[in-house]
Amino acid sequence: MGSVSSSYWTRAVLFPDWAYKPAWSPGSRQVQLWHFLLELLGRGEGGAIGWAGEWGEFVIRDPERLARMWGERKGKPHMNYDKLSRALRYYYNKRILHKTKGKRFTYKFNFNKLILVNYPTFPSVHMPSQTHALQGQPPYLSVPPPMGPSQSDLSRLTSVNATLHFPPALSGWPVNMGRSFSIYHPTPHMAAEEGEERRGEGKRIN
DNA sequence: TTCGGAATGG
DNA sequence: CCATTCCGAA
Repeated sequence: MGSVSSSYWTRAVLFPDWAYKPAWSPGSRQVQLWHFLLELLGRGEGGAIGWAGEWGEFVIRDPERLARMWGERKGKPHMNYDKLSRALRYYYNKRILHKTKGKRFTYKFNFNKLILVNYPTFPSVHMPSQTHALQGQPPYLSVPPPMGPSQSDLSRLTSVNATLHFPPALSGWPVNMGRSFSIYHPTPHMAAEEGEERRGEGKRIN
């Protein structure tokens, strides 16, 4: 895993390996639902799902179609919105998502908790082109610049990441490359939302 | 429609 | 852990 050094410099510099759970490599972990949603949203898929009003808000325009797409990805032919939405609801506790009440099929990502870092920066190519800047400009956080000389303190890194930094214009989302974007989600207990401070646990059955 | 418990599986 | 499946309740 320490083979490529010059590529993915941001990654190499700022984060330790463990922070990059291979999201969906062939033999690795499966795609998570929110990966999938972000993927569709990112490429402005438009039909089944799209960004809504607020930052991180999205609306599912065609629930059953979205469910079919999701089912196809996961090899679950009997997927439907009822089940998909249950998975979405589990995200409430994990604080990845919450519901925008009053608006049908509308949810909102908690980007406080969900921090996306790094997409494949190619060593050879110099930023192909900034062809299209999508409106509804989304949720990508780029990796901040500064790297102290001596740092093995990971918790510090986390807070550095938490500093939002909006990339001027990124060419797009890492979706086309498939298998190589990374997603990192720490669990800091900073930035309490209004009206909700729930620990991820609190329930343990068995 | 939306919510969340419960059982189950990979 | 992360859904999937099923389902009763609000």
